[in-house]
Amino acid sequence: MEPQIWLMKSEPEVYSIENLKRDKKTWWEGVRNYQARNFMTQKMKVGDLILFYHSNAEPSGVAGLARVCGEASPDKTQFDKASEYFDPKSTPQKPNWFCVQVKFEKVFPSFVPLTTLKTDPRLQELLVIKRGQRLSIQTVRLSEAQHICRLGGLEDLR
DNA sequence: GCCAACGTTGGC
DNA sequence: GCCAACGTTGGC
Repeated sequence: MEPQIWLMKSEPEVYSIENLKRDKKTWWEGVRNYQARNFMTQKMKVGDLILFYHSNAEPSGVAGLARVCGEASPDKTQFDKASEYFDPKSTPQKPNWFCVQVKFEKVFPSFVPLTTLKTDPRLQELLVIKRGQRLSIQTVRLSEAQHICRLGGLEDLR
């Protein structure tokens, strides 16, 4: 089966693609939305490609590529009282929240700002440009991902 | 900083 | 189960 392609949002002030480049890989901790969690536990597979999106940024937009490198496992921040992601309802026996592991692939030679996504006629179905679309993990069509990569200065997805 | 949109919580 | 109140997201 073809690998699925995802768009994952992160606020660059919290964790940017440059942070991922430095770290090589990371657990995608802190997701506290059931739909996004279900994508990670039920749909995301090792090898899936990720468009790394900078949200709440100046400018917001797609900054580069990453890839799923570890399947969903319990998000350890839910058990950590000192963490802002602590969830008192979670126990190690019955965790509420999971996260996949993500590895760095590429920083786009040219950043693709949200304004470009919004005005491109080929990307009008892209979820991230829709008003009120807050989900932090979204699916992206192969044709859309390929087009975004070209806008970002890459020949293709690889 | 504002605020629209959306998700979650909790009283009933 | 309904829904008002509240909290969060995220563009602008």
